[in-house]
Amino acid sequence: MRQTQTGTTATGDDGAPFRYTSELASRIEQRWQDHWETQGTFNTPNPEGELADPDADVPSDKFFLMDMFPYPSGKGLHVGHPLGYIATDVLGRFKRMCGDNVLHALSYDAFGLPAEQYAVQTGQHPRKTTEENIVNMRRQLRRLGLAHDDRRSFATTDPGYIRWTQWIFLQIFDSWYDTEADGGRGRARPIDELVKEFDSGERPVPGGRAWVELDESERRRVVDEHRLAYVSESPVNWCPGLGTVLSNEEVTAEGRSERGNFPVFQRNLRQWMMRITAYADRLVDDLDRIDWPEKVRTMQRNWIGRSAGATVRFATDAGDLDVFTTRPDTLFGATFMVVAPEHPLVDGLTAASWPEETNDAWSGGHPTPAEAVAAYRAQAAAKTDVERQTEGRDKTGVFTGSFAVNPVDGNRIPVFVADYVLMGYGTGAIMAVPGQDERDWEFAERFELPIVRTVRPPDEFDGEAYTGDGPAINSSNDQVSLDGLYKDAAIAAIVEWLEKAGHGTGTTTYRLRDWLFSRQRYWGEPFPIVHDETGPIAVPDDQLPVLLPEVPDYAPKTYDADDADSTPESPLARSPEWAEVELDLGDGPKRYRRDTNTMPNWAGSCWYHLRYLDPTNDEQVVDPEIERYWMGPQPQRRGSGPQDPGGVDLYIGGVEHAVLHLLYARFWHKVLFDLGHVSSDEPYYRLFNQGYIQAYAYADRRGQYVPAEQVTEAVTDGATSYSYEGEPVSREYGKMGKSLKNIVTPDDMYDEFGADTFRVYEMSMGPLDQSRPWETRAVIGSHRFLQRVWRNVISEEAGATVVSDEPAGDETRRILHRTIDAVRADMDAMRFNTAVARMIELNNHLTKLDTVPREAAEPLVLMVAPVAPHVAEEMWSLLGHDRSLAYEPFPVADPALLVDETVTCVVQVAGKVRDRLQVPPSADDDMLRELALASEPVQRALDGQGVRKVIVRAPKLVNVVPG
RNA sequence: GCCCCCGUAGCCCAAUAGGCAGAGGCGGCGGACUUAAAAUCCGCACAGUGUCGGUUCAAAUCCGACCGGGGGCACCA
Repeated sequence: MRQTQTGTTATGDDGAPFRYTSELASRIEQRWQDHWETQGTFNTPNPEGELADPDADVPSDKFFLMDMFPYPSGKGLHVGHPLGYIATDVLGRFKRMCGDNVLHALSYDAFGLPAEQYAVQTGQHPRKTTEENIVNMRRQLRRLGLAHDDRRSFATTDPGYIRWTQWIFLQIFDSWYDTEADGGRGRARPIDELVKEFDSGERPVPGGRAWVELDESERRRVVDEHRLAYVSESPVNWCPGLGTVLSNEEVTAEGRSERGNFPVFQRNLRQWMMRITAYADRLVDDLDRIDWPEKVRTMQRNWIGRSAGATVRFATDAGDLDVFTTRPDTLFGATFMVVAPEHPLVDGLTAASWPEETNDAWSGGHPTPAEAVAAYRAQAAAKTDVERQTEGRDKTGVFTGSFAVNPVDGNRIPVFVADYVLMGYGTGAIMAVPGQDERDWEFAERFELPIVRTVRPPDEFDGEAYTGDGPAINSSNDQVSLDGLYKDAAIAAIVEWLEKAGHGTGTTTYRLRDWLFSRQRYWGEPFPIVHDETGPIAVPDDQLPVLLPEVPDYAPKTYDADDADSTPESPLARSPEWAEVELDLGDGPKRYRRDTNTMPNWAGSCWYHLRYLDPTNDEQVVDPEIERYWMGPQPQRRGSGPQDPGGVDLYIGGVEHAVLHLLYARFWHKVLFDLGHVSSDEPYYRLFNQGYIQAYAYADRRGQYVPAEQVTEAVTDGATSYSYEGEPVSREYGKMGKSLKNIVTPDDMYDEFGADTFRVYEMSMGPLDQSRPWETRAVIGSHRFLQRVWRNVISEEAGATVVSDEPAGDETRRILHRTIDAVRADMDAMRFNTAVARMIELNNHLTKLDTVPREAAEPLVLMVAPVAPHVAEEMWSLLGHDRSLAYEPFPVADPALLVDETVTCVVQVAGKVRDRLQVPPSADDDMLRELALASEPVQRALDGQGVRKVIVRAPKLVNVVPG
């Protein structure tokens, strides 16, 4: 045994050689970790294929459990990181003991900016640093004792994985979205089928010409426009500080990059896009079929931003002006129109001179509309989107000098230019209905425009614009009357009229835009695409994966963060011998140019759930039989009904990926579902967001952070103060980080207490979905608990079991079974904090006994096992069992022992407790009423007052109401 | 500005379905053990549930307003 020098749990030389100290814990833990690994204890059988168990069928009950996988960051882990991994491990171990076939593994999201940036900092190849980081992270996590099937662990950077990421990309590239399929819901179909439909004439060729008349490159251009992955020249988010373009989801509301917080500019560039907008409806609708936190579903709904309404056409002298509105029922209240400063029709609308009606507010004091509009546009252009939003909401704008005709009543209404209308949403033009829209009301007041109410507000309404529902008023013409109709009926009526009269159509718009998929970075999956003079061509399947070239400099070309006019440059283009290839794609060897973009790091995380299922398959992305077993719909088991979309049984991770990873992954999965590669049409059936472990940090007078673990706390007159080396410091609450000098690592915890203690502590800190502060000094409580369990079962002197084989006493037995009952329910509901509390309670009871009966010790050990698996295995083994307890059935409570012989009945007078009675559980109302009224303390409390009423809730409560 | 979540002992947190405010842990205090300390063990104290009002026989729990903390959305037509 090693000698210890320091540590709060050091063992003295004087006896107790088998006390559960951090040293003993470490030895037990590492031994069991080796045992599990060599025995393959947590290897999970597949129903077939390479990972099937040839000697046994798979259990029909299965549980597929996933963590959001980590970036192998070079910074290492702090104690906050493993929280979710411990929780999933505890649940997985519990489910396994309940008989489920549990699939649980952990892989690494190893491409992407963090890995690359770390590599750039250290001046080494990203592959090298990434691999080193993975090794280190695996070591730190192995020491936690996670029950993972290591055969199923991979990194997104593995060539065997890249091969399938690229294959899925090509599936998307080789697909189009048939909006008419499946009764109008739409479905992705292979692009070949589109070509056949063009060829046969079944589907008209865009442009009106026949398919046979098109030459090869014309045909390719037509087809390319239908692909779900396509190249387009369009305004994109260019981030010079990162040297790459970004997707909308990676840009914050402030117009900066989510990673690195660099400025982002709109530039027209040729980039790869994914047609996620084709799936907008299904991505919204299917949120109702999955078990996700409402918060995340709301965030996705907001992001997709579906709104139903109508497009209405207004005639102007400059041509038709289309607007989108969600309230076509208020069309009779449209008293003016507004177009965005960037709207293409602005020039045409700008009149030669001011019409008679113009006042100073409308003209802004300019002599002509042209000058007024030019000045306003210049002013608007000088402002960034952020400034437009942050500079208050005072409505500004200017009259164009033109009028439009309201199609419902023929009224001439003025057209304004104003920046409160955004070019990027709807059509960039609105009909303004001040009576029913707050923004329009403000504008109307400012510019002295008429306001007509077309929805009758309630009598008590005293506000300005009324946006609620109510009967329509002032809304009729010769052909249609909405008057008296409420919103939904009025919308239906007016849309019908608009469509019949040719003035508009019912329309749905979305905020969601197509996903910008290419990046100009080195450390990502190359596109399996080559280009010729016409466009992109897929690299043949047998040539996958396309691996990264070695380049002289893999760092991205970055620019001054504010250099909006710079242009992205792909590091892969620096390797001409890689980028230029000769291939025979069917028409003889030809020279092609490889695509030099890389995929965003989201690509790898879009499908990793599938790789866990069938990690060694190099024939198929996943064996359909295996996918159906683990992820297929299972309405009976979940009780979720015929709408069950299938998917991972439980997926735990932070809420920060609510609209990035989780939206992208759903999209990819749906494409694979449409193409028939998977049987589930959602990837993650149940999602759970764990909270964060945060920490206090302390700063001295100069604002410098001081080492948090050396800060002392003093309470004087009820006020708490903190000091470091005698000097007062101030406390802040937030993240754990090196610069804040408040990092605590799992390794610190392993050394000081052992992994089991660390696990117990993290699980007992509070509910899993809540964020909470780390407190190292409180960890000792969890250590004491395990130490007491150990002492109840094992002799600290002899290291052998001390349990007795005598039957347990009645009280012990009742407490045991109540505990089992509660712990099972808590585990099932992931209330690990209360589960641990119940086990502590039971253990504290056992401590008071002269000897601990085996009848209680063994269930306790089994219940502790999911949370503290190593020490539980050790005790189980010392109790005389020669097999791991990993598959031992979780204890089941005997219902007979859950019923108490007597219960305490509380007797209240006017709601205040006055007496407690011991009664049989079967006591009825009459009996309890009599007992209560006969109670001496009750009579004293009544003090001669009469009894108005007696409320009895048998058998636990009687409330006597005096009066 | 709008929407969502959360406020319970000094601290982290419990409290089935409205029914005794306390399960568990940290810290504190007292004691045992020790030459002493640490560790360990035994015991004890501490809040009336952010504030105000309402519903109810009864409210931490339901309703309303406000205060404080966290998060999301933000001129989306």
